[in-house]
Amino acid sequence: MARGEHLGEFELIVLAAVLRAGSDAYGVVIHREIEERTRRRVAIGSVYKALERLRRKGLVERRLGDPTPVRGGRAKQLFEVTRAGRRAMRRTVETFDRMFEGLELGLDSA
Amino acid sequence: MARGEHLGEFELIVLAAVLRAGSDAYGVVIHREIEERTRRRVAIGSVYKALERLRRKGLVERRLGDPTPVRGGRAKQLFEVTRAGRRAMRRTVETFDRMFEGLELGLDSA
DNA sequence: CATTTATTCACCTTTGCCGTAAAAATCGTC
DNA sequence: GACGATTTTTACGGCAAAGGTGAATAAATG
Repeated sequence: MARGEHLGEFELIVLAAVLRAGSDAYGVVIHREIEERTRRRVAIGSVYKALERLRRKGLVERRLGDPTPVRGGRAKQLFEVTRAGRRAMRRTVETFDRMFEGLELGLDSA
Repeated sequence: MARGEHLGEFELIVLAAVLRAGSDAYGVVIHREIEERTRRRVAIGSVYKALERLRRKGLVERRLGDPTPVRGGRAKQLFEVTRAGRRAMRRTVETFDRMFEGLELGLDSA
């Protein structure tokens, strides 16, 4: 989270992607989820780095999966959003909500 | 915006605060708006730096106000969100919306 | 051992943040 | 009616963390 307590934009996105990916949340899937939903290109290295930051802060947990029986199917690191992670997400979203409360962003121009 | 096109968390907050402050959007008011809405303590220097970044990117515009007839009432820099700024805000919000679409965060019970 | 899938590394730029200095205005007092 | 004290507003310098990329490395299987 930015400085003390707050999630950066990308961290929030990564957390959401982990939730979306559910029981299959490992680097490659998380990365794909982000690229599809945000419609922007993201280096996979950035994803791993954010995950590592989030892990150190206790917002995600990591466990090792088993290798899968396909060529190159090496063992995965599966991620899960912790309770603290959900709380941080909620707080961040609520902050945005308060900032945007009653604001009209446009709807007008494009 | 982070790297190419995207607003960071704080930049988005600052832009929203500028909109909220309307015709009285200068450093001190913007800062107060942010502290009240986000409920966190923010250094005013951070606000000015973010405004300067946003200005260089063409997301806010600055014009000089007149001095006000109060002690220490020096001339203000008034800020306004540009069309490009609104677009950037909208894009960022839409990205969040897509990421969070259908996700249950545990509902807004703080 | 070549290939494929997954993760890590080295390095860089930009954000975010703080504390404090500087600037620009008015006020009090003489 | 000027001068310094005071107040409001803005600018500066520096630092740690976040965000980003491209390429290297690791661990599986065919």
